[in-house]
Amino acid sequence: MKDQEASYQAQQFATRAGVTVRTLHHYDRLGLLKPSAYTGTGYRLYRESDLARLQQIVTLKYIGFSLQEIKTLLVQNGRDLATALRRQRKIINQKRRHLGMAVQAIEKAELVISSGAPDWEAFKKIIEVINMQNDMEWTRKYYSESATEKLAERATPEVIEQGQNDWAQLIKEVEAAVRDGEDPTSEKSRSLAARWSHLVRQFTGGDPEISAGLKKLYADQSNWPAHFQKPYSDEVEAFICAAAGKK
Amino acid sequence: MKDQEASYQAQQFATRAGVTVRTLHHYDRLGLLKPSAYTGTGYRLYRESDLARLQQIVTLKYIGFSLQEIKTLLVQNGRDLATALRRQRKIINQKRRHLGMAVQAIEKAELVISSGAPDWEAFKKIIEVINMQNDMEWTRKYYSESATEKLAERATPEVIEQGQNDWAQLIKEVEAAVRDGEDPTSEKSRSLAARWSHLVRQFTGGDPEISAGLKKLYADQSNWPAHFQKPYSDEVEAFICAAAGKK
DNA sequence: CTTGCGCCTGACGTTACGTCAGAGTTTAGG
DNA sequence: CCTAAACTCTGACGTAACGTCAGGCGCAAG
Repeated sequence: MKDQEASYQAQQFATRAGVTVRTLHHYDRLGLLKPSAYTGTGYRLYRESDLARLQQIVTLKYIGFSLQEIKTLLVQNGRDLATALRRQRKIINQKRRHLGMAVQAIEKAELVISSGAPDWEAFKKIIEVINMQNDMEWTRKYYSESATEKLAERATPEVIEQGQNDWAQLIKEVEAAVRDGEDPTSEKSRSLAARWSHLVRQFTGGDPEISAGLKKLYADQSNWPAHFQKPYSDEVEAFICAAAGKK
Repeated sequence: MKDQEASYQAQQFATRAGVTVRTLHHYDRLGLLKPSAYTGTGYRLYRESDLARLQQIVTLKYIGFSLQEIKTLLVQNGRDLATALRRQRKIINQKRRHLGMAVQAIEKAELVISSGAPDWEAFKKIIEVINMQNDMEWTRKYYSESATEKLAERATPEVIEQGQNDWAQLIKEVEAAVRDGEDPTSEKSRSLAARWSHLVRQFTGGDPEISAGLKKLYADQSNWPAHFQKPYSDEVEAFICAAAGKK
């Protein structure tokens, strides 16, 4: 007639699972984890089976699921688990990339500050570089969903920086050519144009969806936020168009 | 007599900076960014100087500072910026490691699920592995602050997994020795004990603070949460103590 | 004068609990 | 049997950084 499975009350149970009593209350109210019994006076009583469930919850939380998601996952007993995991992995990787870029930004800032220019002005330059990375965000509205995904997967901090350097270098050369009055039909000009389109292809990765998004993005220049400036002048653009033989 | 600096009202200004009007309201109320003027009817009017400040705010937010932190940073005009940046970098790296472990956990889970065992039970094993990583968290209360930092810096997912494998391997061998009734004073036993202390040193990295924390941790076994089980049996522990010549 | 767009100020919603506040319960000790 | 310590309960408000209404003006064009 006596319970043969031991039962624990709140504090004990919480400690065993590495959470707080308040957390248990919370999960109880959410219907995420109901104790297997209450005493007549309203005390919660938990047992081993509850511990298993709580550990599942903790684990899923660790993976980054919200309590809501966990609830539905547990209800359907892991039927769509694979799908959910894939989705979650992508989200986390996205966040990781973001943090990676943030760290890079901080390191650059630290470099500038330490190297003798500890003033705010020096820091402002970095702001611009960082914002260029940030701009990845708002440009997203021009890309289809799958294009955004593909872009995000390739956009590691290193790749971004490399791309920025390549572009900066090429643009500098083109500007020089423009200043020198270089003929857009010359050999050299065509070489520059070739490199230009090479960089564009490198960005799109040959993906048609990304190309389409990029085209939409550039067609809508009038709506760009002001702080995002086309990294090259109109003259440069005209020169490249001419050299590439486009109207 | 007329303003020569253009001023923008909310929507325009927000778009230029890549934020929403609501965000401007929010910053205004927080005193983080007051518009440089209001019209008689209460409309906010922003100017270029405001844009600069807003961009600073956005940048600092990108780096992960809270609005409160940003406010004080801007007030003291970047005097403690270097310190703040260093702190922030550490915090972010911590988060990155966490996310890295989460991704590893997910990948393992996906592997188990995809490899023919799409049931919940298989998933439970992974829970334990993950929780071992999670336990890094609660053990922290035994370590000094600087020890925690040092540990965190070295605790990449790869290192953790390698360590777990090494320990599992060694413990298996010791268990076999115990079963075979191996003499704790034999050559083989001493070799096992040597490997044991080698792994311990590998964990502490020779750091005295970490050693101290570890000692405290093991001295307090009675207060461990139940789900964290010593990975080896009492017999194994006794055997190793004997082989190492300790009481 | 009305229409439509833009602006304003509250005020509540979100996430996963932390932190009191006020009140009852259980238990060991005197 | 009484009491103090230790534990438990249920609200209810706080947090971070805005999003999202809702209700009410302001302003330029037709």
